[in-house]
Amino acid sequence: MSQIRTRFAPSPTGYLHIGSLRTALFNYLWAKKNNGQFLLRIEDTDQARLVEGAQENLIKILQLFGLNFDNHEPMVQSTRTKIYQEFAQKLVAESKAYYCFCSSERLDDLRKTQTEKKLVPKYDGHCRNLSQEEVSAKLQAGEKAVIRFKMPENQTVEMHDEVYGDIKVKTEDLDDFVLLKSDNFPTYHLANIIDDHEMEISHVIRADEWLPSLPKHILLYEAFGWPQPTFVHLPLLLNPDRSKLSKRQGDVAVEDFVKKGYLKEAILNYVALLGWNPKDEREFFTLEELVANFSLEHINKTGAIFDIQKLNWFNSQYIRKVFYATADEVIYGKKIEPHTIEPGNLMIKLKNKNILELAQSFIPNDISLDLKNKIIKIFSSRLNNLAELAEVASFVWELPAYDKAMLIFKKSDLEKTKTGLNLTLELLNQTEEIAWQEENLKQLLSDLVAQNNLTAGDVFWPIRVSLSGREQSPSPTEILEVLGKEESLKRIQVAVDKLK
RNA sequence: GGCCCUAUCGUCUAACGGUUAGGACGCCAGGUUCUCAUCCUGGUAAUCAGGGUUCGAUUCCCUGUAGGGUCACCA
Repeated sequence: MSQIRTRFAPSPTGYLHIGSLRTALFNYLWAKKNNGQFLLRIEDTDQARLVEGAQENLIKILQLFGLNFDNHEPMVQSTRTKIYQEFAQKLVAESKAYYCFCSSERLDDLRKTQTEKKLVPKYDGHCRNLSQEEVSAKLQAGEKAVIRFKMPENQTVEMHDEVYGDIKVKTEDLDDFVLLKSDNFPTYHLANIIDDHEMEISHVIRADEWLPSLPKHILLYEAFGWPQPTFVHLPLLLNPDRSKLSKRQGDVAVEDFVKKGYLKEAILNYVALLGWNPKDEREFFTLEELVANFSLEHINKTGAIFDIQKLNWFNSQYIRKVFYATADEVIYGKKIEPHTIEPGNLMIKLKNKNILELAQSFIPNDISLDLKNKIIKIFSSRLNNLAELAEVASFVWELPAYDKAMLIFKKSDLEKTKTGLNLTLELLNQTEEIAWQEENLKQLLSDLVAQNNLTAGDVFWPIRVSLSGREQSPSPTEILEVLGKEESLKRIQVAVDKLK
């Protein structure tokens, strides 16, 4: 059997769409699953829509996600215009295509009148039967021309797709589509077929939106006399209203998710499960595990809504399990084996440092690295994404104003609260810096509660509020450790003064 | 509008014609607890409709309905 070769063929529009990431992923998975090759091709044949730096950006992101392509340099279509021109002319020579001199104004008018008459907009074949002499004369005169495919008449195109099965379309429903534009650049259809053939692509894995142009591609393969690759069309990613996933209804650029602190492992994991399933109930996968488990048979036909809530859940799972262990390792030097995510018993081999650095970047710069790490640790079970750190942990570097009434726990009263806070202040004052650790502080305060006939709510609650200015936060003892002795005592003193 | 595709809880999905239609997210409730989150337990909720085929349809076929994609010298 010949080698499996897939390709990811984006057009460089400036950012990578989350749906494109999934397409790239599936191509990568199928290639790697079969010890084949995953190739990158840049489809930049639209001169009007060139975006500076888009190609570099694209490659950077693919590499970030570990979707490394096997060609040293991506194939770039704009460097191959000559080849496309020659192939287009070959089809003209064989009467399978023809020159068309219609102006875009004429074409626009045509479309307009057709639409008004409720007809299907379609090229009317105006230039289809021009004589050789007429064509040469116009060409000589320097008239602008495109090359159109000469659609065969009364034929049925039979196609096969790995996920959608057999599909038939009549050629009368198809148009004499353009192969070569008047700027001598190829259209998608032409370049795509030629490149896939020359790159020896075995499986064309692409989004569902291409299904309507599949018959054109089949016809082109037949016109050139080339063998067809296997086609695999992927169900679309959808907005919540079931339309094609678009910018208007939220983030779609992979960069945006990365910037917000969605871990690439979580993004990849979530996106892999959109339109594909492992057939069993596992849901945590590393890239390697996806490669091992991937299969075309388990690709669905139905579009899948991109559900940010589920992405949040995946991301928070990764953050919790990974960071808790990571922070422990970094702060306390604990030796931790490759981190295990419990649901699924998955071994996650993450570059801990990179993720830590990413998390640190969401905390103000003037905070020490050590403090940043401690903050990350205590908030790691409370985040949907790392960017939330900036807001949810802000009380650490800036105590918000709060009303003194908040200091009193709902089951407590003013007297008990005052007693609790004063005792706490006294106790903590006597506590050595060296004993200023969460476990120890917790023990000390618990003893204090027991010895003074108070409840936990009388003591722990007011400490929380005085330290954070909030009713919801990590446990008071965790905050104590994070803030350190000096700052903690200062804040508790403020609370005591408020209650006087 | 033409063509094409699709149809299981709100969402992602499982169920090679026979299951009390399973899991996950979300949501709700309870437990743990000084709060929130985590964690544990439980609950909620689905086969688009109508015809066939069959002893038996979520599953196969047809029709309808609904949704989507696509109809450029963009990809």
